[in-house]
Amino acid sequence: MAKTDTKSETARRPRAPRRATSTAASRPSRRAASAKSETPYHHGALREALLQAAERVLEREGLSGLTLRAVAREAGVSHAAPTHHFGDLTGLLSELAAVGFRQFNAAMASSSDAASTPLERALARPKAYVAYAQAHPGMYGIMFRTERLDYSRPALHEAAEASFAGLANAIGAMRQEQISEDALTLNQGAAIARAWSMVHGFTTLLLDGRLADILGRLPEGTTAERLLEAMLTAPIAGKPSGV
Amino acid sequence: MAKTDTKSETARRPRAPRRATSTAASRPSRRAASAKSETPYHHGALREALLQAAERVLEREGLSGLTLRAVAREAGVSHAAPTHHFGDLTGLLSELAAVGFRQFNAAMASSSDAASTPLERALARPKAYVAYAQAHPGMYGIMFRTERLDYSRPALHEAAEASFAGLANAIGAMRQEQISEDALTLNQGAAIARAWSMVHGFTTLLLDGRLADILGRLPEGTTAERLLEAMLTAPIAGKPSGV
DNA sequence: ATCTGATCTTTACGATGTAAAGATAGGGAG
DNA sequence: CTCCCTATCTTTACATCGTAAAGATCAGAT
Repeated sequence: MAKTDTKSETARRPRAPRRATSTAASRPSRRAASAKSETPYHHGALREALLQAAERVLEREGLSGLTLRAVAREAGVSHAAPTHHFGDLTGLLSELAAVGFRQFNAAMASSSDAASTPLERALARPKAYVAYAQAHPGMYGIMFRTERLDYSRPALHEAAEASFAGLANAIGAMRQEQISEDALTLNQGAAIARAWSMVHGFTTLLLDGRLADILGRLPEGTTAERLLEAMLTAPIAGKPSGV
Repeated sequence: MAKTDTKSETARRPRAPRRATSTAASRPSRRAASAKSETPYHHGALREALLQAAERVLEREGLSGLTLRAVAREAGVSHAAPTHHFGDLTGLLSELAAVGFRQFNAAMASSSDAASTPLERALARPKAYVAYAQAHPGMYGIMFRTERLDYSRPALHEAAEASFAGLANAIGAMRQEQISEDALTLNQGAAIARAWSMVHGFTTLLLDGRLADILGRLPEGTTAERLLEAMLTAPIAGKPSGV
């Protein structure tokens, strides 16, 4: 009982109690404590709460449903509260993208743990890449498909930079070379660009449903992961290498 | 109350003389001038004009500036006129994307005309692909980066389908195989997915500025086209083929 | 010539991003 | 302890957007 959720954003003078600022519980347990102690004017950890709310809204309603006001509603605060913490919509999206990049980096880092053979090690990262995007399509869309990001924000810049560095290092390790910080040979750059383009392109095409055509014409039951594997390992029959 | 009256929206161009109705107060603010040659009530070819206006707005103001009302302004008609021809914003974007796909297909078809060697023929299409995207970044964004497209629209479906068929045929020709309409081997699918993913991924990363890092670290004056070439032809030093 | 349907305009409404001003604490300085 | 300052959050306001509905205008069929 105690139906608290008033979707109307006007005339919500009695505030909803929000005190669940622990770790990511992600469970919308709104308990109505009628006492005085709850519903503080100052949330205390609104910034974090807004980011978590944004992630929830994104996964539930998709990219087009991710608005400043929707996030504020989800967090139970006034529609202008996010502005104070993020400046504008670009700010919120950028910080959320940074969260996504950190999740993504963690997934990539722990992907090659269980790999034993060199082939497995080579395929672990691409698979983890696609798996993350499939598990969090909204986040991946924010990270890679939005022109409304501000890379001058330190959080986003650093997280994205770490992502790129991880990729470059993985390529370097596979080529048994040291990837320098400030200079690359054309072949090194080409190897990085090839790996990144291939996996990123595959992922975006897959998420956009553009590979459904191909997948549907492949032998019965061929999954996207299997296609990715074949794409990365299949013998090359064309004339120039790789094309 | 504060009734907002946005009069600045319309009346960019003097329209046909308005006949005074019996009910209205008939304020003589409209200039009743030469009534025949200038801007007839019925445009005549509004649909085409709107698509061209949309392309102009897109290239001038970017994807976020491409709104129904902006297109209507650009075409000099009322803000609700596009709705009649395209239904909604998704409809306009979809038809515009179809225009883009046709432009794109034409560019791809004429790309390999001047190619003599097999290597040139293999590189012509990817280069034309990237070149089109760089010349028309807004169009490319509409075609490949928008979730607001309606592929059930015949124009879009056909144009996009033709694009895919062209790619598949090019791959088949390079492999000296016949690409069937309804069935693909895993290797065939992998070859198509590899080529498409690589070029599409490269293009989106390039347009998003994500390759600027790599390009900046390459030998002085290395262009994106040169990197693409190297990516498609450079020897592969990694363990599994292609990774 | 009148009527009908297609084309375009007006008007209206809810939603959004954002700016600005007001309300409310929490935490020092005196 | 009291007072005030500042960050935090709410209210209010406004321009713009997509979209629906109704009115105005015109081209052609009957």
